Amino acid sequence: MYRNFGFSVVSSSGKSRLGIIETPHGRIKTPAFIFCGTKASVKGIFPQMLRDTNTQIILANTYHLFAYPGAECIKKRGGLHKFTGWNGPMLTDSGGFQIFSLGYGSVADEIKGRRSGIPTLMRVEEQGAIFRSYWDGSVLRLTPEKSVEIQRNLGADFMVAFDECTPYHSDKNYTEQSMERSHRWEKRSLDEFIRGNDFSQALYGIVQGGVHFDLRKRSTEFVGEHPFFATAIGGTLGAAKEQMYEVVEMTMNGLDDKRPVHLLGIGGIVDIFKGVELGVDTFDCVHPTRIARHGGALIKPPYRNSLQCEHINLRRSRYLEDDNPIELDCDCFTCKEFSRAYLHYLLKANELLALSAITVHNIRFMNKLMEEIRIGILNKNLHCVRDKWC
RNA sequence: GGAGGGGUGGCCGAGCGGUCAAUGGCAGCAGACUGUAAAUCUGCCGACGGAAGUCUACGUAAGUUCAAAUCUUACCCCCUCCA
Repeated sequence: MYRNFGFSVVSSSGKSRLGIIETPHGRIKTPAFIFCGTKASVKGIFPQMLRDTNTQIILANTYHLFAYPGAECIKKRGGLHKFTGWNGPMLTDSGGFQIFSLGYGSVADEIKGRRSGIPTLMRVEEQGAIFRSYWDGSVLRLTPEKSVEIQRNLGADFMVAFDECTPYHSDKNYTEQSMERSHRWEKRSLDEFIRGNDFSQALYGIVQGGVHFDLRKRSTEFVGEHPFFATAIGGTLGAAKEQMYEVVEMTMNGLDDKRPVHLLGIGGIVDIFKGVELGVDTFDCVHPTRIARHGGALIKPPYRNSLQCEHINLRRSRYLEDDNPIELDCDCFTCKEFSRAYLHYLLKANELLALSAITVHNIRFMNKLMEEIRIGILNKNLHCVRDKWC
């Protein structure tokens, strides 16, 4: 069923594991970070720059590309790889997250336990979800079958089953019903996937269940009983970090260890170590690339202003007089060429180069982090790597 | 020389008798950002004070009025047009 795909664990240390995921577009060494190229572009960055920073895999989003320009359009252009010029492994998200995160407010607030925003979700029914397009406000409908069809046309290596991303503020009763419906949707996604399988793609199942351990357990059982290639941990993970770690740990305990595990939407440095220590293989998050465009450069402890904050804000005026690179020991193009003073100036001057330059640093930073994590697992000294980065 | 228009907080620019320490925008300062509606969003932004509040402010000076950034007069400066 997944004859052009594979996953093998090369080495492990505790629950942490060093692995290889095989895809038609190359191998992914895990643990790995997946960068978000939501609208078929990692904002501000050429594919060549992604390769030069040792990026292994990126993702694009069904919801955004469905709304515009449409999956058929991209299929006609030869699929996402050809369309974007990124020839490495790629994943498309199912669109489930957007429908519900946008539906309940501004992006992800509700999922993360914060309230705000204007609803765009119109109706969730057994068949699928009806919502307004972020692009033009038109009414769109997404079903499991439609999501898989779109993702097939987009042509990424990995596609994700269509689910409902249940908000943090939902009560347990709703979370349970939503989870059961997500399971039915995932089953339909799988059926549609199998119906059209040409072995060029593989499907991820998603664990839901919110912050409730018993629901998470049932959801891991559901996903494990169905022939998904890999497992993603989705839904709300709680409002506070401690709760997130608990939910992830509990979920990991119930998962099939033969499959790769992806933790959706998590990308903090400490969070990644936590995930890796619990056996997570891949992560994705907008954080590194988004904060870059807001002037935030990811940074290791020696260069930090405070222990809690994993980045520095280059918009602060103090950096106008700072002739150092973002990090003295970083091997990225930005750190080799540009000072903090220049980057600060570029941000203030509204020059686009600032956004690309900091994004390049953050991408290289994340890739370097994952490289060292892999070495740490191999050498059984992950804690040393952690001490360096956290 | 004549006619007209204008001088407002770091800048641009509203206000045209009280509800004005003065709308906006920019700049400045601080914060947020975790399956991207995000080159976005939020807060602060005359001085002193924790706050209530007090003081100093709308070119300068004098005046009218209970009350003036807003009305009057004089002066200073800037812009446009005509000679």
